[in-house]
Formats: sequence, C-alpha cells, structure tokens
Amino acid sequence: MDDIDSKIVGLLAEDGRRSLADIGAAVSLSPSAVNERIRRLVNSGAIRRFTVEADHRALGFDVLAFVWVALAPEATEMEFRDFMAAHPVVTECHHVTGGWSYLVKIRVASLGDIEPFLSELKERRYLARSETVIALSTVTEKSVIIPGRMSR
Amino acid sequence: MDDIDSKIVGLLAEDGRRSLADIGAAVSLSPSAVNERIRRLVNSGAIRRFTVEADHRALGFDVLAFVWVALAPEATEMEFRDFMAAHPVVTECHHVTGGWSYLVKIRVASLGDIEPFLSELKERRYLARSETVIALSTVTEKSVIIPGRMSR
DNA sequence: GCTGAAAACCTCACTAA
DNA sequence: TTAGTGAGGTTTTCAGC
Repeated sequence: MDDIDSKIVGLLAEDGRRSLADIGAAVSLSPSAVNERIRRLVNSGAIRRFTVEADHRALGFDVLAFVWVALAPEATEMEFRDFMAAHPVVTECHHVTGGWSYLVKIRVASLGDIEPFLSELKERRYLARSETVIALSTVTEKSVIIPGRMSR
Repeated sequence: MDDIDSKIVGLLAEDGRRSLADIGAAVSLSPSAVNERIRRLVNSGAIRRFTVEADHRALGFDVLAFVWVALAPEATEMEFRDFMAAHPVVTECHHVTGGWSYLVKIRVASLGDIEPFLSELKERRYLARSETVIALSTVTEKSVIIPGRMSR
C-alpha cells in the first residue's frame, strides 16, 4: 500500500467509473498496471467493493436517526450484533466507549418507523435503556476519506 | 422513481460495476434502457456518484470517533457548517435534536489526532462544550440501504 | 424502450526490466 | 515482482425506430 495505491483509491472514491487509462494518466502508469493494482487492492480488502452513493431521500428514506443503546445484562452480545448486521434499517452499528454500549444509525421512511424498531429491540430483550437522536439536516456525509489532503 | 429504478440502485449499491446487460436481465430491460435509467438517476441526484467502499484501516485511518458538539452562542452556524464540510477528518456532520447541536463523525490515524481536531474547533470559538465517543469496533457499516428488503 | 453498429474499455497472455 | 504492449472480447454509447 504505497502512495500510488492510495491515490488510486482516492480517485476511485471520487468516481468509481474512472477508466484505467484516466487513472493511469493521473498516476503515471499504464492501464494494465493500474488494473493489477486495483485487483490487489480489492483482494487485500483495502477496497471492499464498488458501489454507488445514493440520495436516501430520493429512495424514500426521509428520516435519519441515531440510537444509543445500553445492552441488557442478559443479552447475548453476539446475537445482538448479528441482528444489527442483518437488520434492513440499520446502516451502521458501532461498539463505543462511554455510558452507552452501542451507537446505531438507522434510516427509515418516516418518524413513525422508529418506534417499531425500538420495540423489536425491546421484545428481544436487548435493551437496558436507549436514547434516540433525530438528524434534522446533514451538513456532510462522505463514505470515504479522500487521501492526499490529510495532514499539512 | 419506480420499483425498477430502486432495484437498479440496489443492484449498483451491491456492485457498482455490474454491466448494463446483467442489470437488464435482473429487471427485464434492455441494456440501453438500463443505461438511460441510470443516466436519469444520476442527473436527478438519486445516485450521487459511483464510488468505492474502502477499508479505512488499510488506508491508515485506524480510529473512528463521534464528537458531540454544542455550538457556542457566538458561533456563526454557516461558518461552522462550511468548516465541517471542508475538514478532511470529518466524514459526517449532522444537525441533531436533543441536548447537543451537532453530531460529528471523524476518522483519524491515531487517538492522538483527536485532540488537535478539538483544539481547532475551540480556537475558532465554535465550541460551547463537546463530548467525544470512540468506536471500539464496528458491527456493520453500509453506505446505502439496499432497497427491496424493507417492509414486509 | 428496443435494436444494432461503432467506439471505448477491460482483460489477458506475453515480454521486459 | 511489477510494469508495458497489443490483440481479442466485452461493455457502453448512440442513432434510428
């Protein structure tokens, strides 16, 4: 993973459809050399996948919320994690420091869809307590840090 | 934005490199019809961009943290938002309900890089108070909800 | 939205360093 | 091991319907 690799990742993060020739021109390599590097980046897991960044509003998910979860003492941590990973409204779930166990990011169609989600957690006895924070607006949201502008 | 469109977005979210022929087979459309729909989805903003999902660890960003921010009364909201949107370590910033004004998600190389970030905010007099939560591990993190598995 | 042809692009075997 | 070259196949693009 050298400078050229992270530049390639940065370029692909900006536009995942850039041609190998374009990228090659940017990093002074032939298309096939770039191809080989991308293959390695994907194989090593540095690039997880090619995807699209969608506007969730346009897809009908108007509400973004964060749910702080304190796991119930009797809950099985692994079961909870599996449930989170598989749940369709959960876009992120992190084990965190501080007063709460997990921070869960969810996207739902409307405010009314939050309560059923919490009820699900309660019914499964995952919840000791929870707190929900609604995002009123989003200032920025990028899935990838574009390398090359980090430190100065 | 019909069912076919959201299915296309879902397929592209899974694999942004799927061919038009593949997608066409999945939604019973010709490649060129799929192409036209994708063009419209990009133009309308429903698809923001094609990109890659990267492993931040592999890129040298080992630390993920969430910073709760209560904006100082004298801070200019717009200036703060511009600053967040442009800051290289900030991957997300949301205006939220509850006791805090903003939730900021940052990715840095090491724990030691968090303090300089907070100092920056302090020096610019954005901060009334703040609280930082470190992510110990990530259970799931998908940038896009894959449509078609939502309600039942 | 479909068809078909042309252009652009990716892939891969081979070669060189 | 890593990169360049070129041929062949695939994919995207676009005009006409």
